[in-house]
Amino acid sequence: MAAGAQRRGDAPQKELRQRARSPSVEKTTQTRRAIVSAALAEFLERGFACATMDAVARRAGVAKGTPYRYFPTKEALFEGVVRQEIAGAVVDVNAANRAPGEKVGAFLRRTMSPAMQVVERQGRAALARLVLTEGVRFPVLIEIYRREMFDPLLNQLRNLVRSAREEGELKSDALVDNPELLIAPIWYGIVHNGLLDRSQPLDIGALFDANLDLLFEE
Amino acid sequence: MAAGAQRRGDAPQKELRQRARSPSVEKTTQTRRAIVSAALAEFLERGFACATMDAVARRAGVAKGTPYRYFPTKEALFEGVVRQEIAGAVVDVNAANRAPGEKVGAFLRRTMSPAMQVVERQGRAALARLVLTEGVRFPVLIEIYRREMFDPLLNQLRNLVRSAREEGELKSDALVDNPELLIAPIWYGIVHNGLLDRSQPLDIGALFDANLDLLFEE
Amino acid sequence: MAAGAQRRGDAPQKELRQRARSPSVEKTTQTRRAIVSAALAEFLERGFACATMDAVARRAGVAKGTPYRYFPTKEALFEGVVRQEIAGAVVDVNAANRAPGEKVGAFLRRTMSPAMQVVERQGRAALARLVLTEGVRFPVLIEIYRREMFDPLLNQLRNLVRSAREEGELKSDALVDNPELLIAPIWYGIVHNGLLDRSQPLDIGALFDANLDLLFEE
Amino acid sequence: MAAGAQRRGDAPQKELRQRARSPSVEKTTQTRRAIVSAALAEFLERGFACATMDAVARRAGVAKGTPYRYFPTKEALFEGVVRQEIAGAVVDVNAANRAPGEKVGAFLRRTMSPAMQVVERQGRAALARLVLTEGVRFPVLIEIYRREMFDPLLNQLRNLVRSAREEGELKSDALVDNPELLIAPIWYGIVHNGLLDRSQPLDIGALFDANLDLLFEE
DNA sequence: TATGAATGAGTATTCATTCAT
DNA sequence: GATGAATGAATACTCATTCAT
Repeated sequence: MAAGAQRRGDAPQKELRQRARSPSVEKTTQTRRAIVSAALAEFLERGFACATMDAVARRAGVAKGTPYRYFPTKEALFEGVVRQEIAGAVVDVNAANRAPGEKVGAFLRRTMSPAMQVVERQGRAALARLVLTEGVRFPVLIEIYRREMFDPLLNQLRNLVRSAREEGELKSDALVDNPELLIAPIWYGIVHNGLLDRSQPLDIGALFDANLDLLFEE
Repeated sequence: MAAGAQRRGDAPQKELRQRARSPSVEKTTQTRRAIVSAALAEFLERGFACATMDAVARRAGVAKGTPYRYFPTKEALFEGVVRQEIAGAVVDVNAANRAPGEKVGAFLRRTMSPAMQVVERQGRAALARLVLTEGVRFPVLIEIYRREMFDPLLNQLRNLVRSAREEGELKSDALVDNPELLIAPIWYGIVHNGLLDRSQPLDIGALFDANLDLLFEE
Repeated sequence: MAAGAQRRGDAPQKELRQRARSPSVEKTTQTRRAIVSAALAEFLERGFACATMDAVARRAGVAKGTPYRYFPTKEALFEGVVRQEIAGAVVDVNAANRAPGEKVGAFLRRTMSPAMQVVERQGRAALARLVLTEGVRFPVLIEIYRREMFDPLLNQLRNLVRSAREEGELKSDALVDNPELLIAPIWYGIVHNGLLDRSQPLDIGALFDANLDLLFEE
Repeated sequence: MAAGAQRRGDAPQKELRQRARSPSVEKTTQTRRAIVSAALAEFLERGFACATMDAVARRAGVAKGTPYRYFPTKEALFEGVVRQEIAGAVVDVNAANRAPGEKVGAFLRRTMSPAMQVVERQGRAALARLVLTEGVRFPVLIEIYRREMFDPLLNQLRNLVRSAREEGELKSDALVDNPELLIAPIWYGIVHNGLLDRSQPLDIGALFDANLDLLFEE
């Protein structure tokens, strides 16, 4: 009873979820965050193979063994980190959000263009490059990336393109048959910026818009 | 053509020099070829970091130390191999080859489309993916790739697009300002086929053609 | 008997001392028991080197740090556990217990054989194997084992054998000179059952009896 | 032809078996021997778990990686070493070697006693202790030990004991039913010498003989 | 007293590279 | 030139132990 009273007085919310006497929960969360963030940075800078657990730990400001408390292996750490990043980077252009009477081209310009303009700044492009760079050795990443990000987006675009064709916005079936042409410039930009020419990055948003202009006639 | 002449000029000289010293120049050349070819395969299959010199040697049918007689380090081997492959994979759409009166769209369909249709079969796509995958860790590869392949092609396309615009084949300046839109689908195809969906490869040639149709109106 | 009296004397004192400070002496004793028992099980299953403190704690249902409140190091835990087990596994064939006129062979059959028949079931054989397996690395165990168990028993047997020889029960001095021959079958059984053939365990009691029959003629 | 002549002049026997130009075969054999011998010593001194590959290499006078050229893992090294030792330590008391008219007891005294007298000196006892100590964690060792050494010997003894009983050398069936009683003193000696009392080793040969005297009456 | 997050020394293993033959 | 045995730096991972709560 005394213990119960104590608990109630101390920190009711936390105590209900967590075991009593457990060392600080916040610290744990902080540590985890530090590790994940350090790991992402290392993986982005050096790639999976060249990133060392030692460097991750050092960068996170923890001891060599600490990351292993959160992820059993280097691969698990990699997968965990990427999985988490992917989950937080989904792009949504659901047709349901189209305003009444809004043309598909206009809708894409309103919803997708802004997202593409910040894709590099938000680290999404870097994430895509990581998946792209390590995907051959880690098919799981591809799987997750496709399931969470890529396939949903492409399907939404496919539907939008079909509507556009039906509504007379498109002159031919080319885009209906190859909806990938809508996102090809984005991938080109991602590849260009991270690999082909890091010194003169392309504005992916602008490239996407220019492509829109060409595909969706006025 | 210039390159071809140079090559033809070089080889005989070397053979004359070598023959004097040893009777096995051909064997040496063969060994080198075997090593380079084995190395390329290993790098493509496993990536630079995971490919082992041991495996390269075994695949080439030579001893562990032999590759070191041709390339001083693993990095040098990698660079040498990729450099050589890139050199042999140049795409040429020189405007000078345009037939009199031939439209730019038609010219591209005649010259570039066929090359794109076999880009996957000839290993060029795989090569591009390798450069793309290892480029961050090996900026030299990027340099070579750009100098030998990428920049020349993009410049040729830039010129062609400008001509097309001048000749009234294009309605806007969008493509003149963003000639990358012409090759974006190719890169998308390369990425798609090797990474996003290996089970359902895209026909890069068809994708390129569809894009041409959309950009160059009839 | 002396030992028993001592034990009875010790416990109450401690309890009186502890009760004054904290209300949970029993809980503490329980915890200690759980740890010791879990540790013994782990050490028996995996050996000292492969047993982990983590597994001991988990098996005992306590936190990772708790065993350290009772034993300062893993070695101390090991030693403590084995010491305690050995103390509780003493075999007694004191010559003073011989019935008047009882032959030595008959006395051993009456007192020692029953103990040998359950040596495997009671975990004594397993304990002996543990001492045997870890003894090289932990000479202390050997020391304790010899002092508490082995030397006393062998001395008692030595005396009994001498009496038997004097009383005409033995035809030669062979057993007087090598009293170890009496216990050799027991050790063989212990080794056989735990190591050489775990699937077909020998009945150590029967083996001991058969040996008795051969050494003590009727 | 020149090469062939050279070979014939150099070391014909070896060259026939080995590939030309291969680095010294003798050195390889030497290295292997050094590693195996160092490994055996380390395993005997510290046990499998506490022996480090580093120490093995250092003791063998080779680099850390060299043992791995001969044994892929520490376990394989251990198994290989023990396997080899076991193979070279077989005891043979084949009944076929009995002289005509020779009694079983005499035969065993003639053939087995001498072997038992040197069992400690030749390292066989140490080997048995190693198998015994690590057998629980490495059942393969037990398997090999039984197949190569133990079972054959016990079977030969079983047959001899049966003959002895038939030929009137034994008064009861006790030994026929428990042939293990013949080797129990040996195992006791092995355990005693290596574990219970390293300072006062027993003469295993003498112990075996004394036991023989008691079991095989004159 | 008990907890369990954090620590970091210690170890097996890999593999690019060297060099005697 | 070619060989392949040997090298040793580098690295993922384990686990006894500590200590703030």
